[in-house]
Amino acid sequence: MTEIDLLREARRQWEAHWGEEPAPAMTAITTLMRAQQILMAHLNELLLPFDLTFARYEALMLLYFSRDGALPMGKIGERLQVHPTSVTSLIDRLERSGFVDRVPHPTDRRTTLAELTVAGRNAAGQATKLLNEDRFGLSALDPESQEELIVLLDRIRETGGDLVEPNGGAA
Amino acid sequence: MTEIDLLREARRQWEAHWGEEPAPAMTAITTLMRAQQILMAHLNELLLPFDLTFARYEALMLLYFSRDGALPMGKIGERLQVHPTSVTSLIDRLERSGFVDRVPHPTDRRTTLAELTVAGRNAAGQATKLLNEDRFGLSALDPESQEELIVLLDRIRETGGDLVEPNGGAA
DNA sequence: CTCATTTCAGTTTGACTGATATGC
DNA sequence: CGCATATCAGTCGAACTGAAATGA
Repeated sequence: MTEIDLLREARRQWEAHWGEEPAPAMTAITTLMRAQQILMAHLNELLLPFDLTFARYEALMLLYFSRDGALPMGKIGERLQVHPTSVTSLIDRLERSGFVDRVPHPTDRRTTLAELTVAGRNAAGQATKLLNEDRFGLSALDPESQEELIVLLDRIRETGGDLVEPNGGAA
Repeated sequence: MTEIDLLREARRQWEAHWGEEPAPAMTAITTLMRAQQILMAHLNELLLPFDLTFARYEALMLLYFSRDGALPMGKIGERLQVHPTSVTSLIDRLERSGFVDRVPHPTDRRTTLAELTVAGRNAAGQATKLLNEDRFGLSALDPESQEELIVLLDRIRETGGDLVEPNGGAA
């Protein structure tokens, strides 16, 4: 019973009240917010049976891809670009699910490692299989469109200093 | 001192461990999340001097565009697609800033209207002027690219049932 | 000593559930 | 009566700040 597209409706309001100029940008922003929200909700729903959220899934896969299935807390924060205290609660939660253990670093006694358990490795594999079957919620976009989307979004990321210059950035 | 693009790095990991298939989708997702995060942070920073967040700015503009500068709480929730209790706290916050008043509905005594104050109307205008000068944080994208982005993101929104069929949807 | 690493305590914000008061 | 509207109380997760404990 969705009657009309609320974002198109809003765009018409912007054009009527503020002219053509800001409407595309404002529409792009609200569309981006909404798409992110829908996609995130979809992925979280898929991951629910595994007792995972997408954020925890990302951390799990980071460990999954690491050489020893273990990484220092700080390293996880760097890679995922999240605050140290967020890593603590993220790993707390994964530990509670039995997917990781905290183990001391062999040489540096300051740092603690988050180490994948067998259950964690299994969950990572099964969750990825499920997400892949669902094409990660992006079945509406063929791979080529996904690449186009990445290119466009990368330009926004550039604004935030997330990217080096494509050609010869400051090393 | 950003050394490399962490998302490209992650993509290589996906390709190395899971093959070509999931990598574009997973990259598109993380790029979407990150772009949203950067954009939101940027806009919130711009709006900080006005004691606004982007969410509150959206609500403010909704009232700004309405005929009488006033809307029922429920209507605001519908348009913004947020939960009723979120509207309560959103309007609480705008009221605290002096940008809206709660006034009783003239005929339906169940509903309360959020009504723009003079200060609210001024803030809406000035904030929009500022955002517009900043091209809403999207100066990295020309208007044409913004339209392309909207088209791609709309396909994701479709998945969430956010859109009617472009051609003759169920009326 | 400084600096790095992690955790803790507490704040803020958003999105939710369930219950409630009020009035159509 | 059933239903709509808004609010309240409480939960949960994420993201932060400031401070602390430990150790390189």
